[in-house]
Amino acid sequence: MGTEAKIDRRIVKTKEAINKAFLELFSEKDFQHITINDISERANVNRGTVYLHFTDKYDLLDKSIEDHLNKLITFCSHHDNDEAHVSLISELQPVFEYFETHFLFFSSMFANRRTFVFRERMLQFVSASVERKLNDQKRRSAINHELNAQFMASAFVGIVEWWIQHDMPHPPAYMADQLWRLFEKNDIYPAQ
Amino acid sequence: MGTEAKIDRRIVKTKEAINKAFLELFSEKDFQHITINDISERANVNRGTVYLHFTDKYDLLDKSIEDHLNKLITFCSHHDNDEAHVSLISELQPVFEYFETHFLFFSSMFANRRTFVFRERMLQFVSASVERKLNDQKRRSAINHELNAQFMASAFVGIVEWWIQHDMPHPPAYMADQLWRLFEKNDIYPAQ
DNA sequence: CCATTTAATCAACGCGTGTTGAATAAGGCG
DNA sequence: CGCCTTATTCAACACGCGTTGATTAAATGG
Repeated sequence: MGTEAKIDRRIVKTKEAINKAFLELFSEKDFQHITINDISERANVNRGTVYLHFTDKYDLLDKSIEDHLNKLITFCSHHDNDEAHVSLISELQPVFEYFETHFLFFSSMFANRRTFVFRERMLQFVSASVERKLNDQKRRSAINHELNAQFMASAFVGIVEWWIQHDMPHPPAYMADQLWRLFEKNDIYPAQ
Repeated sequence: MGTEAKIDRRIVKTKEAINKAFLELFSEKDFQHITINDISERANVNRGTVYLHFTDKYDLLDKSIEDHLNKLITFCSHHDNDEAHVSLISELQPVFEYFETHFLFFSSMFANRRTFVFRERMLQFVSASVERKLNDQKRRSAINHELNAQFMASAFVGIVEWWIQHDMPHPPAYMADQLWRLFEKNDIYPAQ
C-alpha cells in the first residue's frame, strides 16, 4: 500500500534531526526553558527551518507526544494476540511495566506544573474528601484507601472536565444521578 | 485574629487592579495571547510593576486559580451545614450547578489545549477501550456507557499520573492488582 | 545530465519578555 | 506636619519569538 507520497529526503532528514534534538533537550531540561535556538543549534539547521516544519515548540511537543503514545498503543495492542483493542485493560501489569520502562519520558510529560495546577488543586481537594469518607466508613476492603481515593477523585474530576468541555450535554440533575450511581458502585455513599 | 500585617494600600490597590484586568482579559481572549502589556495597560500600572508582584503571567494564572478554587470549596462547604468537608460528594447536583453557573471561568480553565494534549490522547484511547468493553459485555445498566467509560478512563489515567508523579511508590504488580479490583467493582472484567 | 522545483539559509524586522538602576511619588508613623 | 520608607515609574538592556523576502543549494524527474 504505497501511501508514501515521495517525500523529499531533505525534509525527512531535517525533521528527524529536529525531533532528535528536541527529545534530547526534553530529557535534559525543563520544556519551559527550551528555546527554538537550542533546538536548531543542536539539530544543525537554521532557526527559520524549524518554523518551516513546526509552528512553534508546542507543536513540536504535540507531534512528539503523538509518536510516543502511538508506541504505547502499539505495545498494548501487540501484547494481546487477538483482540488488540482491549489489551490495555485486560493486561494491566505489562502496561504499568511499560510506564516504568519509559519512566523518564512519562514523568517529563506529566511534569508541566504550570498548566496542571488547576486539575491538581481540584484533584487534591476531591481526593482528600473521598479518602476521609473511606476512612469514616470503616468497611474493610482489599483496596488501598489512598489509591481508591485517587481513583475516584480522578474519575470525578475527569467527568466534570468532560462535561464542561462538551458544553454540558446533560443537565446537572442527570449528571448528579449518574455520578451518584458510579460512586455507589464503589462503596462511597453520600449519606453517612 | 488580626493576621493582617498592615499591607501598604498601594500594594493592595495595584494587585487588585492587575487581577481584575487579568480576569477581564482572560474571559475575552485566549490565555496564550494575553501579554503583560495588555494587563498593565488595562490595570493602569507600569509594565514593570506587574513583575514586582508576579513572576510572569503563569504565576498570575496560578494565583487566580487559587482564588477561584477557594470560592468553589467555600461554596461546597457552605452548602452542607455540619460536615463541611464531605459536601462535595454528598451533594452532587449543587456542585454541577455551581460549575454551570461559573461555566465561563471553568471552560476557560479546562481549555488549555496545548498542554492537555497528552492526557487527552491517553484518555481518548483508554475511554474508547473501556466503552468498547462495556458495549461488548452487554449487561444492562442504568449508567450511560459514554459517561461510564469517561469515568473509568479518567480514573485509570489519574492513577497512572499519580503513580508516575509519586515516583512509582508501588511495584507494577501491586498497581495492576489494585486497579484490577477497582475495575471489577465497576463491572469491567478483563477477560471476556 | 540538465532544467525545474522546492527546501534550506541568511539577514533583518517588530514585538514581547524579564531585568536593572536611578528618579519619583505615595503611604506609614512619630 | 514632616521625616523615612518603599512602592511605583521610567528608560534601557539583552534576548527569544515568529515572520518575511531574497539568495543558495539540493533533490526530483524527464
